[in-house]
Amino acid sequence: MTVDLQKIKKKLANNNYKMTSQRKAILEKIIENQGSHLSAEEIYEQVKKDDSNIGLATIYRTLELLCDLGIIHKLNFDDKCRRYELDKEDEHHHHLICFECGEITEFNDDILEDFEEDIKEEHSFEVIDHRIKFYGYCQVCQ
Amino acid sequence: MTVDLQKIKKKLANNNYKMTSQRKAILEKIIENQGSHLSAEEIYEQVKKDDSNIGLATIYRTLELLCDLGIIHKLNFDDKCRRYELDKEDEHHHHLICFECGEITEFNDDILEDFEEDIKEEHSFEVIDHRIKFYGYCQVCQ
DNA sequence: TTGACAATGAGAATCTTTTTCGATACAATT
DNA sequence: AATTGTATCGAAAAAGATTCTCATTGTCAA
Ligand SMILES: [Mn+2]
Ligand SMILES: [Mn+2]
Ligand SMILES: [Zn+2]
Ligand SMILES: [Zn+2]
Repeated sequence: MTVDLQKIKKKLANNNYKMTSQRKAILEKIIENQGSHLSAEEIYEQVKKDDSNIGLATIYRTLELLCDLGIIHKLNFDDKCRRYELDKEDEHHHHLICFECGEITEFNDDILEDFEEDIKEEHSFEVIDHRIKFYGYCQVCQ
Repeated sequence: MTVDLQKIKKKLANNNYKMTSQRKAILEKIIENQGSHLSAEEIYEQVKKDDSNIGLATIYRTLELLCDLGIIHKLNFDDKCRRYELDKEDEHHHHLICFECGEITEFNDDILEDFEEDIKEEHSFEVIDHRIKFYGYCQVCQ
């Protein structure tokens, strides 16, 4: 896998944060479940299996921290809750969301890489990043 | 403007819903504020000016209904709340979101129109619609 | 070892959205 | 005109996710 804990530990240290056992446990679960877009509650359930003592507040705090450091991203799938996924530095991926079953499929592509330039010129807006969601029907549901 | 209440009234009627005074008031405010992406609470404040009796639950119920009928769309700007905007049948628009000041700029384009075909072929996913958010810095903030 | 400070767990608080329920509006039928 | 059935409404309660508070614990350098 492209992500490793050691590198993340350094990033934490660079910003004066420690790799505590709770943070490590949370990260491990996120890495283990790459592609699943877990919610805070779901991560909580996962981590509790190993450390039944961990508090939900710690999950939220850690996720917030990891977002700030750009280690993970906060996502929104028109769900009731926010979901999280690892930042995969090199590759840019987007989501296909099925109207029927809700299944979320990932796909890699930098379709809009060039387009970001145009926006700069036409709207004087400096694009740093973008998110695309495609809605429709998955193979099973169409 | 491209939207008119008469047409919406018909759409409601076709689905066995009535154009009540509350629904009309809500729609009027949404139309008046096109481009503003109002939240339920904000719409509530607006409508209350004319009808101080209206309940917040009615706002939510109506917004839900209008979403179901495709008259409006539910949006999410990583805010604490959901926001709404009119569906402008013909034109497809996207959003530029400033990291610094939070300003949201709209722009029209069907960049991905062609791309949707490719997705069908490569992922067997039938795309019906898509949403793009560009993040970066607006003219003022860069 | 001690002191300073970061990090944690528990639970309270907050805030948005949904649900419930009795009251009302309104159109169709007697 | 009175009656009935149903959609809609407002108020208030409930739900659910996230954030905040605070007392306690862990870490680490001096
Ligand atoms: Mn993903
Ligand atoms: Mn818009
Ligand atoms: Zn599906
Ligand atoms: Zn700005």
